[in-house]
Amino acid sequence: MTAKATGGRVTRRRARTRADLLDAAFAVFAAKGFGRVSIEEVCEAAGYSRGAFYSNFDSLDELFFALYEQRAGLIAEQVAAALASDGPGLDVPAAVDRVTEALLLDRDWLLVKTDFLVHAARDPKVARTLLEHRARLRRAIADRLARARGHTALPAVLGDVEGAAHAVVAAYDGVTVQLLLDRDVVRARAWLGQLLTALLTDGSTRH
Amino acid sequence: MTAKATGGRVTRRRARTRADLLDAAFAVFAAKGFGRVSIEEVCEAAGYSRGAFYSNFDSLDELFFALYEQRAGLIAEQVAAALASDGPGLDVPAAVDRVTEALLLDRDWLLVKTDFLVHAARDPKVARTLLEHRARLRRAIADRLARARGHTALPAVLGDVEGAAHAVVAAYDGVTVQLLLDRDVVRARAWLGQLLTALLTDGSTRH
DNA sequence: TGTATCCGATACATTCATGCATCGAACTGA
DNA sequence: TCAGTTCGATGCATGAATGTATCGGATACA
Repeated sequence: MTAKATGGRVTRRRARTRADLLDAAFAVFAAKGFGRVSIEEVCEAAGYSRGAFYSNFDSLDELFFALYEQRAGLIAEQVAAALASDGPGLDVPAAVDRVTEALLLDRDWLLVKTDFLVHAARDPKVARTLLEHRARLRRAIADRLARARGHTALPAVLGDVEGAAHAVVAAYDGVTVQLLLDRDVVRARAWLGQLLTALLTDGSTRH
Repeated sequence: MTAKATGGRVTRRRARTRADLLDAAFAVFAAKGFGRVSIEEVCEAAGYSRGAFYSNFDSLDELFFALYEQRAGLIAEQVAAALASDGPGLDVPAAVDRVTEALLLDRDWLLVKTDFLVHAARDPKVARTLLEHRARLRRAIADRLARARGHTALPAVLGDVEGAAHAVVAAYDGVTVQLLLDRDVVRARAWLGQLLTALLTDGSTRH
């Protein structure tokens, strides 16, 4: 805020510097974790000096916040695209595959996102932002499920469509944790698929 | 290791100091996050000087590791107790309630545990420890489910009993994330209950 | 009680990160 | 091309955290 508020103007050069810093920060945060990264490390990775940093951000926290919003926006778009792609009839396996692909693609993003979660868990103001993102994601899923209603049955235990969307997000988070630990993306995708299928489809076949 | 290896001996005083440091660290880590805590802060909270710290640990990382193992052990015992308490017939709602109580009781623990996850995600050696703990938890759940087989049906989509246990842990992780953000323990418990029920029971009622 | 050992407090040197204030260079628009 | 402005580099002062070496008191044991 402080630095950016020199005027309404945003120079080309400035925008580039800011983007470079954000990209570098993403890489460094992913590699070492937010808590172990200094401002200087980010600058070095980006190829700038600390002067550039302080000209664009007030603190590492502020940069982290901006970084999260940027990347989360990108992911949200991808998920929305994956959800919107086919007709009213919901082909659960296919949709699950596409969404899964978008959500579990990049380990680095999961790392940074989890760092951000830890951060948000201790700062209600930050938490609100993260909660809003999650709510938006849930809404997108819920809308998709609602569109498919009548074509596919949902388990009653979850309540309405909102409940089901909630469950999808929870499953995603759960699988994320496992993936962060065992680094097995293939397994994670397959497993998330199973989980979502179990949650969203009629599980009449039992044993 | 280094400090502790003065001999085989462990003085009463020493044990007390170590325990105090661990307790203080738990509180401080929960409040500020591992990444934002200095050795001195832990010592101050515990009422010791840094000399005491370096006499008992080599680094904050080592202390963190010891802290995690200590607390995780406690939780594991509680869960095991909650699972073992009733007969062969599995009363899903009741069992879920008890386990839920044990797992989602302490927000501070969830905070520290998540910090540890972030830590483990970047260090395979640490990750192995965490994976083993999770495996142990899954095994306990799987055993319980196996004991109940024939009394209660499981959805086929999850595969065998192991798969179901895996799903339970994922649901737990997913709900944990939500709880960390909205701080609503009551909701989280109810929600985890719903999720587990949806995963473990016959969901023949649909809409 | 005496003694040897252990433990934790204190002081110090050192390194590291931060934030600022200043300066030169690049870019802007006329 | 030129003056004005913006951006980022550099140097410096400061504060904080670390690790170690040493010292005095506590503890265990005979």
